[in-house]
Amino acid sequence: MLRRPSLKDVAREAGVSFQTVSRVLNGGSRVAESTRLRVLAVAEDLGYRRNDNARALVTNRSRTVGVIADASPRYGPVSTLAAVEKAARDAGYNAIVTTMSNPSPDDAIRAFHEFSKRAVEGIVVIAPRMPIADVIQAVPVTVPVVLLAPGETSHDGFTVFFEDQELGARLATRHLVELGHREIVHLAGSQEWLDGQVRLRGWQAELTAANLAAPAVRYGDWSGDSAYAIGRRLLAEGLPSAIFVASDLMALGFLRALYEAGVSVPRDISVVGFDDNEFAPQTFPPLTTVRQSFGIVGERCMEILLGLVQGTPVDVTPAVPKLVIRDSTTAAR
Amino acid sequence: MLRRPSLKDVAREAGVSFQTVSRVLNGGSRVAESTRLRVLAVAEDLGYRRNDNARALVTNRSRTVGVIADASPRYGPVSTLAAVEKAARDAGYNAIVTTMSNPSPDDAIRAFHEFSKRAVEGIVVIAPRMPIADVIQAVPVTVPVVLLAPGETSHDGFTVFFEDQELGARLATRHLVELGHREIVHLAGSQEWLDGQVRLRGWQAELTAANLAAPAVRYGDWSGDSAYAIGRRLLAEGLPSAIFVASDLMALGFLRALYEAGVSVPRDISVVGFDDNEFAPQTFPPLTTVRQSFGIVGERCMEILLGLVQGTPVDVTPAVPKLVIRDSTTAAR
DNA sequence: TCGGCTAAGGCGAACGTTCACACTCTCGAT
DNA sequence: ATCGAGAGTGTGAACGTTCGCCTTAGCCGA
Repeated sequence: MLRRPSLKDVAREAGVSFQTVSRVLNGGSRVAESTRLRVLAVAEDLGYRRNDNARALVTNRSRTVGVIADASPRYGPVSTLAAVEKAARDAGYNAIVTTMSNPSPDDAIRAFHEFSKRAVEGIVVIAPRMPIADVIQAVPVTVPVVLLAPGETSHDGFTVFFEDQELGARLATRHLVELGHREIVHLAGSQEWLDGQVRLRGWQAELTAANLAAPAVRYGDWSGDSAYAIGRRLLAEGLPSAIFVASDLMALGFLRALYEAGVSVPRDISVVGFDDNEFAPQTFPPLTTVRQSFGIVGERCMEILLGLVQGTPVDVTPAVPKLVIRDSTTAAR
Repeated sequence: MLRRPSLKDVAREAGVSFQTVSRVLNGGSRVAESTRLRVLAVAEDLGYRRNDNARALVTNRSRTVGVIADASPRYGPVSTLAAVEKAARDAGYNAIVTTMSNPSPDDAIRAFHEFSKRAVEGIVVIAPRMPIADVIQAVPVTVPVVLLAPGETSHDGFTVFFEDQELGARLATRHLVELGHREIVHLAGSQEWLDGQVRLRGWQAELTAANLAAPAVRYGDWSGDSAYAIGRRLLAEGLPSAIFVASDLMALGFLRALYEAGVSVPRDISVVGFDDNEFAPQTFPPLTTVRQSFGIVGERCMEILLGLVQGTPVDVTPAVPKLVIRDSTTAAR
């Protein structure tokens, strides 16, 4: 295996010392223009590329961030991941990504250790599930950590940032209230996920604000099948006039139960989802839902992290989701 | 900022040379048990963690792979990414991930350069879109590259591996043929994506094998809306008895057009999708579709890459997708 | 003539590892 | 007693950078 050219190789070829090459390639301070050009030409010619590992060793700055993502293929987390990576790249950082298939403390600790060995300068945790905050607290970590976890609060060890899903849930519920619905059921997501808890809370809060009683919560587990089953049960028990479902996928499963029974949406019942998945406009009828701005979340997340790295003040006010009104909701009869 | 403890710190604390510490932490060959334990205790105590960058520098092995992923949030690529990362991790590698929002040559070259600076030992490119192979060929690259791109062929510079989506398309089509359908339309995905081309090809091939004429292809762009529009057109022109849609999302859009028109599936028309997205079981009726085994693809992809790194022979026969029969297909009248 | 300034570039050390050796014991065998 | 083997441990160099400091040459002014 051929060794890649190093500074010294370039230096030899250009007839200068390797420090001069370093100078040319970095700041370029105090180098004769002719030398500069020659060095650059040689570097280009040899296909020289800096060894970032060596650089990290001596500068003690790896220009690397670690990202821990939930391996669940749910739409939201995945989009966030892509956005975070892009933001990191734009800031001149590389992202080392690792996934947690189930959010076990061990997995998280393993990830932190690995990142530590790579000398990352900061860590982003995309952790929509339960008790990640406690875990992080348990690992002594020496770099800034940004936790993307709805409803958590910042601690000494880490900064929390999130999209205001509680607000999202309130927007969804408010929309139904404003359409005149009085009985608004919530089909909740798994309460092991923070998203699930927060969306439930938002629904409750908005009902309270509207002086409406909260019907019994139906608990699903994010799966379409769980929502389908609940749909069947509700059909048997009698449908409410409106329902706020904690995710689009669950909404779809719920709709399936309705189709089967010949119930018409939104004539017989109004349905609101959450996520604005790619398929939400394609359901029948197209689904009214809540859109999170993952791109913005990713960007701001990196902004916050780099702010922490550089010690500049950061703004962690939550990102704001938006209600997307399509055809699955209508005024109460 | 406090420096992290190094081998030397541990050595000093344990009263041995840093060399001995290194031995303990690596192979552990020929170290007195008492020393071993003492060193381990001290290391644990100090929270020592190896600096992988320094290690990479001297061993010339970074234990790092680079992954280039298409930033499109399509289900398939995303699942593949997660699987690749997990396989890399299991093999003791870290994954540096970067995404390409649009598969421009510049983006790819940038990614290769960045990886080169990080001294990755291998690169995985998850590139379902068009001409990535040419791009890679243009960049002089010194490490093994595995290209996850259906229908490409291996070159000097890189090894191609993929799931046999053409076979998948044939399975889907064959299923319809076996149900007695004679007029099987294909609603194709964007032909700028290799997946789109390959699925189209599989449909054609199977029709030919069955001695059936191929009706005019309808071209969509992966979006549900494009499929919806095509659905409306087909409704106007007269529906075929069966249709093979190039993706589940498009199938959903197509179904929407049918619902609107009051057409019943599968009674009036059989529909097969592709991908087995998470929502496929939740459509109404649940969608017959083709499932790709992303997990296996990811694993084998890493296997191949590491095989190339270590110079052991690799098996690149394509992974095999599976037909998942649900309720959107039935025998021809 | 000399001192001093500046621009250009070289020298050596350091970062935290691993690797190839070399050294020092303690045995048991000769 | 001497030798050799092997277990246990230390030494020095190297990896490719950056950084602080030093050297050299050229120039200007006194």
